[in-house]
Amino acid sequence: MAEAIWSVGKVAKRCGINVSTLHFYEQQGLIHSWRNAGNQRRYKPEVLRRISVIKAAQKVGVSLEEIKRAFESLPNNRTPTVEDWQQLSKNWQQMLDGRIAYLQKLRDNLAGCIGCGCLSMTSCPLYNPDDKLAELGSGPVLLDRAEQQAGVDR
Amino acid sequence: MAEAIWSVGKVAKRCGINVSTLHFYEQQGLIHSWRNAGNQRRYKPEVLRRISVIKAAQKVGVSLEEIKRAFESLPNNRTPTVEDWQQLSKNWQQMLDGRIAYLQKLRDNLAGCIGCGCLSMTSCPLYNPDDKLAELGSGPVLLDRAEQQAGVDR
DNA sequence: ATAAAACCTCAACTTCACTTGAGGTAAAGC
DNA sequence: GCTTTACCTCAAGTGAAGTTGAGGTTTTAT
Repeated sequence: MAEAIWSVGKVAKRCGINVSTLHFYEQQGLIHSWRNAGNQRRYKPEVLRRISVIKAAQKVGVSLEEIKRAFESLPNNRTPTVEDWQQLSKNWQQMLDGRIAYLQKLRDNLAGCIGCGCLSMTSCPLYNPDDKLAELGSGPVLLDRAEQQAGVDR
Repeated sequence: MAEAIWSVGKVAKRCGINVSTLHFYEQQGLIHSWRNAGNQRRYKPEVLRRISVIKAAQKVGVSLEEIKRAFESLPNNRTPTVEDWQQLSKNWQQMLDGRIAYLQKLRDNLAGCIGCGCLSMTSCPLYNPDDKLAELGSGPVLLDRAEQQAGVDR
């Protein structure tokens, strides 16, 4: 059966990250721990889910700052419930949909623009930042902003 | 008609970046210029395409180092031809396809995993980095590597 | 009981991708 | 012709996301 209490080393090994990274994440307020009698960190299994989410988010270009804000919707006085994580998941999906749409447009643009060889300064959308590429928004989208843009009901 | 020779300021304004960024990119070997009689930088219109590609690549999490390597397939003794850009574009599309697939799996995973509320340490793919999520590769994919993985013919 | 492994703090260092500033030259506009 | 704007170099600074190291304590294994 899965243990109910974890040490830094165990968490680090399980997640494939350094102990120092766990210290760093804690210092940044992304994860939480309590201390045992000998001042060593102890974690609830919940921390593994948080770290999984952090790593997944980073892969799609979300900053720790934004992840932290997303986590602020989670309760810090009690262990997050299924509903808590579902709400976070829902917000994330909107963001991911946006990112996917961006990449698809970018891919098509490359095919149709670089690939076409037009190299026309006046009509090529790659040359003109206010055209197709620009209207997709500027890169890694804030969770909050993605939410706002989609007009999410709370 | 479009000008054939550009100054730093014009390029910067056109691309929506700082002059200092152009200096930096040049220092990093991402773009090239020649100097006029008064030692000021002059650019071919080609530089706009390079910068567009740099910005697009960064949005999807590609580092300058990787972009530089991708650019190394472009000729530096002559202005890149349509074919040169097409080759680069082809490599990119493979990379983008990979990124898109990653995001789609991540989205579905969030729906089916965080959303489901299973919170099971032993069966949840989010908790187990060697499962579904991990097999997607580790984040921003090298252009070269994306190529290799896809078994691109040269 | 003791040695090895794991943990602690705190400060400093690293890499990436730029930005800022000082001190000076060149080009453009009136 | 002069002044404003644009440009030059070089060095140092910034912020994000950690990593490394020193010096010391706690836990675990034998």
